[in-house]
Amino acid sequence: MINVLIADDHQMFIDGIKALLRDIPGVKVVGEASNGKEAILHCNSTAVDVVIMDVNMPEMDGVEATKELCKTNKKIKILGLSMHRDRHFIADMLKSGASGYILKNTGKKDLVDAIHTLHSGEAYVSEEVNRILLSSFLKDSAKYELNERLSGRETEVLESIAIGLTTLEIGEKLFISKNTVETHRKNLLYKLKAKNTAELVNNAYKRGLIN
Amino acid sequence: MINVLIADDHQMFIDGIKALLRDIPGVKVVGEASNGKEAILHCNSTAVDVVIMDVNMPEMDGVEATKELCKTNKKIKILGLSMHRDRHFIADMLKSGASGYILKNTGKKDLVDAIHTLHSGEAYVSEEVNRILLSSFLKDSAKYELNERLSGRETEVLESIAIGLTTLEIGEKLFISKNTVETHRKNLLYKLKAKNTAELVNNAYKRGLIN
DNA sequence: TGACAAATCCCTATTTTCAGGGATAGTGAA
DNA sequence: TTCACTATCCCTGAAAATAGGGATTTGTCA
Repeated sequence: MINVLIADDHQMFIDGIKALLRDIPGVKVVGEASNGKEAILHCNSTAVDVVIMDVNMPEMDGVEATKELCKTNKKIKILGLSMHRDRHFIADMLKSGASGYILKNTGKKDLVDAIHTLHSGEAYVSEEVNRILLSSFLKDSAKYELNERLSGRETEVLESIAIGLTTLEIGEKLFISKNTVETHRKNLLYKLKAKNTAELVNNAYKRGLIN
Repeated sequence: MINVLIADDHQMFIDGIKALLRDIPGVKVVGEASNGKEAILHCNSTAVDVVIMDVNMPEMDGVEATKELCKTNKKIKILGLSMHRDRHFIADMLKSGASGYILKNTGKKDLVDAIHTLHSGEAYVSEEVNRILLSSFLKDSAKYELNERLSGRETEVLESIAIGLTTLEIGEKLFISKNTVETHRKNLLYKLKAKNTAELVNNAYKRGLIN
């Protein structure tokens, strides 16, 4: 029997998946969580084999929760799950220790396959995820991948930009000079491949850097 | 027997809801659709009593599909569904002819209640949706409601802004002068209560005006 | 028909962003 | 001990956005 935990911030999705998995012999949903913290708590108190982990969640997101779980509990397998076909989500989850990844636009069969494959010790990604990863590797390698990740300060600046603060205001807020903010801005534009502020915020959303 | 059609662009969500409703006596899922157009086609060829309609879908969204369905088929009841607790979605769907609305963060019970209530001819909104509508009515009335809704042209401009086009480029793209785009921009800033472009894109995302 | 909303166009002046250079100091890894 | 990365600071000039006015046309709906 494979014990499964579902972590997603939409109760209806959890209820749906629970109903869906009830028909699958050998699979049992033993718990649910609406954010990363709850998922970790559950895994520490209950025996869980596979966690179906949504990437975007409040409180603590799927990436952080995956890191934490893989550190403390080596046996638990984590299956990443998201709506967006963004390679950064996928890469982050897999690098954090997830053994599989599927998209919400794939169907029941993929989910069931993934659970079984993960439990057998192998990795699983759905076809479309595989294509995304492949084209990502062909385009630019790990070197760039690291470059694209934002530093803590850059994230702070990005969030400030999104709520409508100007460069000067951000400088005042973060106790740094206008010039420094400008540099961060330039680096953000470069890293998120944006031409201007509008595209920057747009791309940040698409990559899940802002909620 | 209540014949239900599910329209959502995430197959896994559809599969989940299908599994969930299989246990409910008197309810039968007779079809599924991944966008508004498919939903309409289905309703024209199959006998459908209740449509579970996601608001955000590609091709044709839930609001448009609802308008269309209510025009051609008066007997079909539509249950709006979305992730975001944004009153504009709710208002749009209900004004377009939907008889109910629930959020994806509510559970199985609400969904089943809603289907039964709608089929009996009554309207249904989940508790949280009710709160949102109430506080919306208390704050500002229908007058403002209309003002805040974007016109078709404004939506086009908004989308162009989000992909990083400048005012001049948008003008060229839409075959209108720079000045006109500037006016649309101003109105967008006012309607979405944003101070600048960054906040504009941010707020547009929060309201689900961009995907 | 007359009010109203939407879509179009125009202007000036100020503020902000963007592109393009450049520089220093600390930290941690190879 | 370099090398890479982060964070900080600086400058200029051009481009773009924003605030503040104003105006006309078209279509809809009461």
